[in-house]
Amino acid sequence: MPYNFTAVEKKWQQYWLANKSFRALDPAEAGGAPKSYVLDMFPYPSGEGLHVGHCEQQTATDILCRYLRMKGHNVLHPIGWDAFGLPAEQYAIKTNTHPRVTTERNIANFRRQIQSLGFGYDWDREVNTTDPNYYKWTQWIFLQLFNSYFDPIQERAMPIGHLINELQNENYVIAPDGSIHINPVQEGLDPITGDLRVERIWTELAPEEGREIIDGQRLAYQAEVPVNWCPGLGTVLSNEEVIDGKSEVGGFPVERRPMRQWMLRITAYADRLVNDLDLLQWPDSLKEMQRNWIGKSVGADVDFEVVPPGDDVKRVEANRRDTGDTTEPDEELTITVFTTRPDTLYGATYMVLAPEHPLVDRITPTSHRETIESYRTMIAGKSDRDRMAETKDKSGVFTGAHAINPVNDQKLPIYIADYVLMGYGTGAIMAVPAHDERDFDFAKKFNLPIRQVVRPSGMAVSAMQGPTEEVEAAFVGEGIAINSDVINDLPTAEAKERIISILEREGTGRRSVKYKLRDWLFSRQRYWGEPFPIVLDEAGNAYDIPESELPLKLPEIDDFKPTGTPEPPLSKAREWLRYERDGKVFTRETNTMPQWAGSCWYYLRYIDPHNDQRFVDPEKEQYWMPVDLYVGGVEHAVLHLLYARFWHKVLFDLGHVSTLEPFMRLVNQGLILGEMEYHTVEDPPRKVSEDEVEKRGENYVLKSDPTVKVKAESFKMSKSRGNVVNPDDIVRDYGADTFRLYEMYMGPLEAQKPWNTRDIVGMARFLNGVWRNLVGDEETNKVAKIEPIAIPETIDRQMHRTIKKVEEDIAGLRFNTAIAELIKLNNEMTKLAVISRELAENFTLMLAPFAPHIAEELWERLGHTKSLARRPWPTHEPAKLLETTLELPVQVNGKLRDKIAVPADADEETILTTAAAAPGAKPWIEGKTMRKRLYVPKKLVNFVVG
RNA sequence: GCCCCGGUGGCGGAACGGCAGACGCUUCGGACUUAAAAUCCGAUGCCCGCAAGGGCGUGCGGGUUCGAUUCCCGCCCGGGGCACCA
Repeated sequence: MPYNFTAVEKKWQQYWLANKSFRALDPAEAGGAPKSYVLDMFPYPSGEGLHVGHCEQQTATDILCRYLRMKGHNVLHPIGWDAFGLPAEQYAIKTNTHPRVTTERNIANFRRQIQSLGFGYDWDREVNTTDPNYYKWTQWIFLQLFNSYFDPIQERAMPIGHLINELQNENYVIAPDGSIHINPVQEGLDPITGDLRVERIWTELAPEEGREIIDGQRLAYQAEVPVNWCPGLGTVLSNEEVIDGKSEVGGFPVERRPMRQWMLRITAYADRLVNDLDLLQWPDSLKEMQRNWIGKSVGADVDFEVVPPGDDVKRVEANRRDTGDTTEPDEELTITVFTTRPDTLYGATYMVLAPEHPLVDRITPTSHRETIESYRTMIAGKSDRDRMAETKDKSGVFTGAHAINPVNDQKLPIYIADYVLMGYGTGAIMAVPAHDERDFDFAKKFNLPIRQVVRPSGMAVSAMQGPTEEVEAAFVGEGIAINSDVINDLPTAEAKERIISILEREGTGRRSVKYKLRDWLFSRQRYWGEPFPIVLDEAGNAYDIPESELPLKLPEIDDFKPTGTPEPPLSKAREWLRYERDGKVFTRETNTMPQWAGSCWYYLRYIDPHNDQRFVDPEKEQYWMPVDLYVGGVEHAVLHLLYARFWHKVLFDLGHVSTLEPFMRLVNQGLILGEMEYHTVEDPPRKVSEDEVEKRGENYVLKSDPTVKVKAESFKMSKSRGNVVNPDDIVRDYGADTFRLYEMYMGPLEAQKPWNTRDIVGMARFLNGVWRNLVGDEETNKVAKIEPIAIPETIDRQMHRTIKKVEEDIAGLRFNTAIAELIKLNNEMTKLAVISRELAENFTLMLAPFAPHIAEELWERLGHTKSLARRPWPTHEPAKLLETTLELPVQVNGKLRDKIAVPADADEETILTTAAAAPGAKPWIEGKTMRKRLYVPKKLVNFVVG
């Protein structure tokens, strides 16, 4: 080893820390320097320590940041800890250690590891989500949510006080479902047609009613919702944390039960969250995942009147009493369905309600009650998984009731079936078997009529089967409306518009948009999370605590064990629970916030981490935001990235931040898999080493017995598989610089790639070679000759090409090809007896972002006293890139036959003549007819002969 | 089932209309060494040939083009996401 990487790396790590080499400047000190905010998804400091995936992400951003600093940017590159969460709490329960203790210990280990890799973070800006000075502001943001509502007229969040004002002034009225609308009178509408009758005015409400209305509008609200309750863990779990009805951690049974929970009204932002994706430079696949998750569908709500029982089977008195039906027997009932294809309304041949639909009891005549009930019981016993597994085999039962199609007065039978979900749309559908696969399957099974109303454009009318004849399959595409009266002959898009306007005029339907996105369940029954800054009165009504009481610290308790009931651990903190205000006694909220809370806004705290007056100073926020590049794993594609965008938009609406979106450009680094594993495909499979395997044709086989096939696979790194690579080992054996180079050299940042320890040595050889070229080799007493001479022309050209290429590659995050270019230049330098000082310095500067320790050491040995961290990046001179001679390939009929060297300024005819005479090309041309002579400037020559 | 992404030597990968395989690893040969490691130099897609040279090659089949790994159409395989969302 020509150089001692351990000593060199330690020396410069200490230097950087002592000199705060990577401090980001506040706007006032920054002068005219452009700003760059480069962000890593901050790690959860687990007990396992840093893994190679963290290192890949952080090396990539570190290289970019070091480069940007050399380009004169004021760079913000911070790090922190997402430290609340279940693992620390589980560990605390098991070992009876306070989670704070393990968290602190893990953070110290992570910090040590990160510093041992030489990442240039601004350590003065470190944040920790479990620090009360941090979660004070998480709680503060929660209060902003609690004290705001989404104004449907302005389509943005506003302080709840604004709503109260507008209601008091009767500008807004309340619909029976609790939603807020502009007062039709204020709009200049006729109060009769404006339907003021069914809306309520603030002044008519009792105070208690008014409070309920207001609470029902808050962005943070309480609701009784069915949750995944896990008694074994003593907490609710998200859907993602439940597998086959058991908890992912521990495998405890999970039950669904309704519980009072805190919810955040993310659904109010669904439309903006979809639309604003267009502003972002994110991977398309990731945007697509967010779009799918939000699941926006545009269509119409259509009202179908249930046929009065007098015309059908009487709903008898006993039936109505048992089911709690308070309507008069002849009162009209309406089923509202949602459809994205209102143009197929004429093709509806039956209707389906979700089994849980509240109208089911009210429409079902006594004669059918028993079958309906037994079907519902059967459904209730099935898990969600079973329900999903039977996609093709539809089940359902007839309710005995009918409804009237508003467009043609047809009487449609009403079914209940589990393929219709209560949780989406209105929980009811009109079924159009001719144009929906699910309806088609159901209609086939229950022998229901199929009526075609859309003709594929391009298909002749005569080619269509008759409306009620046997149809092979549903046609779900767009086409031309047929058998549809008023919309006949219209293409699908126009037919939709036309039918919606007719429905709206008749009052039997309206344009409607639905989303799959549900409100965010925001509370957990855990100890190790942010306490809510909320107190509850005896009735369970929530009140915020004053800002002056923040942070509301977690109480000290020594028993973190689940209570075995939905009562969270904080309920054991007797003293802490009691809260008194104005002589009234309240109880503190004992749920805590989920782990996502702290990570929803940490990028803002980095900007101003020590501010105790505000969560971020507005001037600094405007300077640094938005984040220019955000790098992290794809596992956060929907949850963290959706939640953070939502919080950011609320903060934007309330005037606390200046940008619509937090993260302009985002890159997902690919997963690093474990080393390739080989096993035979015989029974039973046997693990073999790489050396025993060779490739024969398509397959890998055993060298010793080529009849035995071998399979090569790489797996995700995991403790159980024993293929985890510990960065500490690699740093100890090869050094941080080599490790960084290796991780970047493996392949494109975004690609998934397998780890291969064998390959690391290539990067170690590269750095040793650099050292030998620029310093020498103590073992062989070789001293490098660096002298202030001019750079020889060929290597000068290559140097300028390298400067250009490395610069472009870093900006495009193509670190693997940038490193290849540096290796090439170093290989050339190896051949030189004397190296020009200018070349040595430029090379060192270019190497610095990738291998900063060795670069700093070389820089110092080249006679510099100050760190190169802010030294200007070398510039390439375009004039130096120009070749004096061109080497051109000569093709005949597209096949390479020879190469020629011509002066760069030679004219086309000279080049073509020279090429035709080239010894490799000539025999292929002679005696043939020249059909075409092609010269692609500076690229190649191609002769077409025949 | 639907939607994305990918398939290039023994391996990781490069080129993304213009010399396929940059660069690294591996393997082989050579130098240094008593020897080994380390290091350095050379070779390393496959086939035919002593060689010069020639042929074949970017998952498969077609197409566009003077020219296709690259663009278009149809398949096959692998990875990821969604999954009765009306």
